[in-house]
Amino acid sequence: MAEINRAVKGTNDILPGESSKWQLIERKMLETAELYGFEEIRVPVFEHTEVFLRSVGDTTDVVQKEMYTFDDKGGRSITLRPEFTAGVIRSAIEKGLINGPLPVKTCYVGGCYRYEKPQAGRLREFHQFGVECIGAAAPNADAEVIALAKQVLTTVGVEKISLRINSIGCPECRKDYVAALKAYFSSRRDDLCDTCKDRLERNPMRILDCKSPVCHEIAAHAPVVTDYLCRDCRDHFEAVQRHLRAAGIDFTVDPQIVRGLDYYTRTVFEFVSGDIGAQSTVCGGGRYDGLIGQMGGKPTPSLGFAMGIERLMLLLEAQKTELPLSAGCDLYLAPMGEQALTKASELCALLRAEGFRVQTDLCGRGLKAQMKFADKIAAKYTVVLGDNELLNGTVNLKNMKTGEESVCPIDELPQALLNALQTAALDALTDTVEQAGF
RNA sequence: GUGGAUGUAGCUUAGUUGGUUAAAGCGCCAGUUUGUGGCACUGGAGACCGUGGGUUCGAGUCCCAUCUUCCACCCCA
Repeated sequence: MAEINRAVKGTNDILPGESSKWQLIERKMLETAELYGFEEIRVPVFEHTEVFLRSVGDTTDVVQKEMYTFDDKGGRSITLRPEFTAGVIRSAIEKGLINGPLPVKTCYVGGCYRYEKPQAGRLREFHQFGVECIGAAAPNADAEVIALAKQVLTTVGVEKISLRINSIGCPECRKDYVAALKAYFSSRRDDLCDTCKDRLERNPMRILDCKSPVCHEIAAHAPVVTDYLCRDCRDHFEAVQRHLRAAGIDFTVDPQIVRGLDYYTRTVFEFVSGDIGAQSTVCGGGRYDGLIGQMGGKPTPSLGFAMGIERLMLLLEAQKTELPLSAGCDLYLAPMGEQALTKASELCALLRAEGFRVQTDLCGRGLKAQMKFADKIAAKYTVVLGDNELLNGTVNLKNMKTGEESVCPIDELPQALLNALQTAALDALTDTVEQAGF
């Protein structure tokens, strides 16, 4: 197929039939975040490349080989955001949010861009929902952010998901741990895979994450981070767990979790599902106490998480969670003839101004075809508008589910439609109540 | 970036050892006497068989390349 009508590799269209699902889910996410006091922030899709180098870390895979970077016409090096935290923090520093009342609680939804090889649950343009809690050092902040992630997942309809947490310590205690790790892995250096030999020098903690069976086996017996935490970090981690239990949140401590972005400190966590293939992490996050200082702001302990919306959709699909398919239509107006068509325009304008979802014929179809169409778009009611109706000044309001029709004067159509919709909604409600066996 | 699989109408697929105008179901459009959908019946539109080369008298069918999608590695949401 010609390039002109082919989407770019790794990108996806969200079509009219499915966009309502996205709207619903995004709305629920934002509403849930609101319960915890998080307010939406909207940051640019692109930033100066430096923003990501300094935050995500220039040794990470994300910046080393996955960024969409280009020079703009002014010679600036620009990068499409591979994640949100960097941009949100840049904004918080630049706009002085970190100088205002803390914590700043903010959340976001939008597209991210990474040049990766596409796979199930991994796209080049993908969407994230996430939150940042800026300027909160206390351990109950960690628990609150995790609780929010969990609540978002459940309100959106996720049934089976597990939470794993870990602490990777502060720069101080991590020094000791990394030294111990290096010593351990060096002793088994020859058995490690090639990439892990590399990692041994640059970032030995990542070896813990390696999926190769041999490395995995070696890592299983490696020194455990949590044994190397300093007093403060250990107290913090224990307090986080205490608060999670108090909030009734199940979790397992997994010392193997290491996040791939450099800015994390202390608490890291992920929500993982076994039902969506290899890309199983639906939500990941943690604390980044050093990041704001690193980016030139006043040192401000903070944390957050990000959720992959496509992966969430995959999960809901795997669970067969039902979501609304389309916007819906309250009334379909079927005009016959020129005069009726004009009258239909008048009525549509009137009804839509009242807030009804109204559609009419735009294709010049015959009556039968119009009724078929009304059925296809699942219109709740239809009204035929022909010479008779124009003459009498009355129409038949037809309930498409029951087939019942009721006469009403054209002038009273808005009121009649409102009544009909209300009784229909009430009937539907009693039906479900009866089915539920009450 | 590495490995494996895939690619025929909008969708799901059939297409025998390469042989004349590439099938079907669903969907779409239009009809089946008077102005009414869901069922049934009839008809119609719609595919340069992913793309580009090659082998051959002849290729959807064989070979090569390339792209896409999918699966795993890797990485991460």
